[in-house]
Formats: sequence, structure tokens, C-alpha cells
Amino acid sequence: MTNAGIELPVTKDFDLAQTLNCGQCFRWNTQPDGSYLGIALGHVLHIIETDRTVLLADCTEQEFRQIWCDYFDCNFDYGQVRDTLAHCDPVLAQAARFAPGMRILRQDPWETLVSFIISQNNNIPRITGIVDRLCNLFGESLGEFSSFPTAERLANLTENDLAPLRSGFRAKYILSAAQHVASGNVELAALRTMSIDEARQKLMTIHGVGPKVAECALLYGLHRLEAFPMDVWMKRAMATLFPNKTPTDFGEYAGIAQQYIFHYSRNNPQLFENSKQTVAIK
DNA sequence: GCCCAGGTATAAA
DNA sequence: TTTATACATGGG
Repeated sequence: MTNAGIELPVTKDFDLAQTLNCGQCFRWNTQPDGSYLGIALGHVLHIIETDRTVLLADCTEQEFRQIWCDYFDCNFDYGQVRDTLAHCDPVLAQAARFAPGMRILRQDPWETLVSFIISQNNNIPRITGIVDRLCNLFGESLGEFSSFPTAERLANLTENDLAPLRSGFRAKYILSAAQHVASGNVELAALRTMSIDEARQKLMTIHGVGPKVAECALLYGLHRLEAFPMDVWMKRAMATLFPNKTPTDFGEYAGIAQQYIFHYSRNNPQLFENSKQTVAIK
């Protein structure tokens, strides 16, 4: 392997570990040397982070412009958003300081939708395993990785075909998503310009997509930053940290706000240990 | 064995 | 309309 590639400066606004390990993506593997090897948008990439730079190894200028610049949302000023959110609430300010380098990736909508269907009532190591098996079995080989299988490929399969994934009750949900997307009933690209309510309703026509998965697909897959994928766990944290606030109070960056809070709360469980039961938030 | 995992569909109250 | 339970699987 040569040392050629694209070097990005390490700044307070871009931290690889915070971004890739916060649960928004499932196809980046930490290597023994601390670097990341993964695949996104059909491209394999090796990322080596040092004190001063993030090296996208063997990445050409053209590939960076066409793929990774957009994927890592390089042209968006997360520092400014972080400052804006920090002014909303002191606890949110603390949460933002805790993970200042977290970014919302611009992932493939279809892959993201399926990944978060798989994520329901599941844990990250197992989600990763199921996604890996899905790609290896039905995707196309790209060196040491396999691409994420298309909706068209999966739409013709049966639950029995998906048995090797060991995805449990989620297999039929994956097939429903594939059929809706392949048939054009759910047109993912159109969800970018639809109102957030319409887009959420459209996604929920898929069997196995409820409010949480729909919101995750909108935030992580379609970069709708106003989406707020609150789950049971998050509601608990929210109720404790922000008893008088709703997601809309955080405006168009609600999703980013939640990522900060989620990360912060998970790593500081003592902050909400007194709220044992789920509390609904409007 | 028991509990839980960034939920959802379905039945029952 | 709100609340309870099953759902597949595997790690801690």
C-alpha cells in the first residue's frame, strides 16, 4: 500500500471515532492499528487518523470529490451548528462539548433504511453481523468487501432465502422494504424534497417500519437534519435532561442535537439513573 | 437460565 | 385511543 491519498486536517469539528462509532453506520471496521477499513456507496476505503491529519489512503482527488467529500459532509459547518445548539440549553451545550467532532454522514438511503430495519430490538454487534451476511450473500464482490445488495435483488427473495442472515423476525420486514422500493411504491429520492411528515408516512407504509426506523432513515439516509429518531432509551434521557423541551425546540438541527445527547447520555448513565421508566415526550 | 438490545405489529383493554 | 405482549437471535 502506498502512502498516497487525501489528507484532511484533524479539527475539533471532525472526529472519526465519534462519527463512525456513534451507531449511525455499520460497515466500518476498526483495525488493530486503530485505523478504519470500510465500504460506503460502493467504494472501499482505508482511513488512518493521526494526531494532525485524517488520511484517506489510496484515494484520488477525483474519488474524494465524487464520493467522500459528500459522504463525510465536508462542506457543512458543524462547528457553527454546534454553537447554535449550545445556545439552546446548557445540558445540550455540555453534550455537544462531549462529542464535538461527531458528524451526520450522507449515507446511501436504501442501505440505511434496511440497516435500521435490522436495528430494531437489536444490538450493534449483531446488527453489524446481519448486515455483513446480507452483503456477502446477495451483494457484489468488491475486493475484500461486498456491496450492499440492491432492492431489486432482494425483492425477489423469500424469507427462506434470508434464513442464513439469522435476522429473525426482521427478514419479512427486509423483504417488504425491498418490494416497496423496487416497485417504486416508495421512491427514496423523492423523500428528500417531501415534507418531513409526508416522508415519514410514506416510509411507514413498509411493513416493519415504524416511527423510529422511519426517522432514522430520514436523518441518516436522507440527511433530513430536522428528523429526530427518538427511541425508548432516548425518551428516558430526554425526559431527564430536558423536562420542558420538545424535539422541535432544537429546530432544523434536531437530529444532530439528538446525536449529541444520545452519545453523551450513553456515556454518562448516572445522569438519568433516577428515571427508571419510559416517559413519553410529545 | 435470565435480561436486554437505538422497535413494530397485533391483540386486548 | 392507549397499553400489553410476542417476536428471533445472541452477547453479557
